[in-house]
Amino acid sequence: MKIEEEIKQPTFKDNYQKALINLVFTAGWLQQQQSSLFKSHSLTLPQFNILRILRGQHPKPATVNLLIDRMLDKTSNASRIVDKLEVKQLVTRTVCPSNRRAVDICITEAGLALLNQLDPVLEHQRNGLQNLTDEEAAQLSDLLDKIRN
Amino acid sequence: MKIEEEIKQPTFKDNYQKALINLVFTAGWLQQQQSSLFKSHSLTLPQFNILRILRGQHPKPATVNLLIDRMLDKTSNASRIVDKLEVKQLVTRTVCPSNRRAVDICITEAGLALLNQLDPVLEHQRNGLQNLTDEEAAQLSDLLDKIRN
DNA sequence: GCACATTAAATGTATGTACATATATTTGCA
DNA sequence: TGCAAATATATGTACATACATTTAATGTGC
Repeated sequence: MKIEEEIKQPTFKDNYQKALINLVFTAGWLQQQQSSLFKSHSLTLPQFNILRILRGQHPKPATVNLLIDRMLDKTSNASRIVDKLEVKQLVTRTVCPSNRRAVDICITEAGLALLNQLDPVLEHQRNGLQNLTDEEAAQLSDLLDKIRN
Repeated sequence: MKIEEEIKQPTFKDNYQKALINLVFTAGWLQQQQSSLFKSHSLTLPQFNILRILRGQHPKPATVNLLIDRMLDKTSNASRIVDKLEVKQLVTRTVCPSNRRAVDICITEAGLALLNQLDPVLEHQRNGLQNLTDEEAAQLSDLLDKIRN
C-alpha cells in the first residue's frame, strides 16, 4: 500500500515531506512486525536487542555504557531494560572487579537458549525486507546514510 | 557517519540486515531532530502531529477514530494524547451530537497560533532531509513503499 | 421491543523513552 | 593528601506505546 493510503493523506507538500513521513511510518511498521515475533516469548524488542548485543560479547561481559553505544536508541534507559532481563534470569549483573563504578552484564545460558530459539524465525522473515532485491537494500542504506550526512 | 560507525558494528550479515537497522536508526534520529524543535514550546512530537491533523480538518471537528486513521503510529493512544492537549487548551473536546458515542475534537485559536509559530521552523529545516535531492527523496519513498508491499 | 453484537472512546497496567538529577567510584592535580 | 572533576550507573518524573478490558451508545435480528 502506498503511504498516501496508509495514513489517508492524498497529497504531500513535496517529495521531502513524503519521504520523511514514509520513513518514520515504515520504521514503525517494521518494528511492530518484529515485536510480534517475540511477544509469545514475553520479550519486547528493546529487550531482544540488548540480548543480541550481549550474545555478541559472550562470554565477555558488557557494561551499560557498551550497551548504550551499540543500541539503536541512544537515549533509552539501558539500565532499566537490563532490570527486566535480570528478573527473567536471562542476564546476570555483577559489580566489575577492576572498576567498581561499572557493572558486568552477561547473558545466561537461558538467555542464549532463548535467542537460539528465535533465530530461525527472524531468518525466515529475512528481517522483514523480503520485497527488496539485494541491490535495492544497499541503495536504501546509502540514502539513509546520506540523510544523516 | 555510516551506520557501521553509528552503532559501532563493523559488519552486518547482509544488506538486508544493514538496511533494516539503518532504517530504524535513521527514523529515530529524524524524530529526535524534530522533537527538539518543539521542546521549547512544551510540545511532544505525537502532540504536534495530532495538532497538525486537527488543523487539516479545521474548522471541521475530528473524532478519535479519525486521528488514529491518520496517525503514523496506529497503536498509540490518541485519547490520552488529546487529554494533554486539552489541558493546555490547544484543543476542545465535546460529545458529538449526531453520535453520542463519538467525541468531536477541535483545534482552538491558541492551537492554530502555536502551529503557525512553528511552521517557519519546520520549513527552514526542510523536514530534515536536506541532504537528498528531490529525485533521491522520491526514490526513497518508492523503496519504502516496496518494503511494505 | 429486546437480547446481542458492534462501535467509539476511555481506562488499567506494564514497558519504554526522554531528560534531569542523585549516588558512588575513580582520576587528576594543586 | 585532599578535593574537585570526571565517570558509571541508578533513580525520579512526565509522557508515550502496546495491548487488554471496560463503559456507554448504537445497530440488528428475531
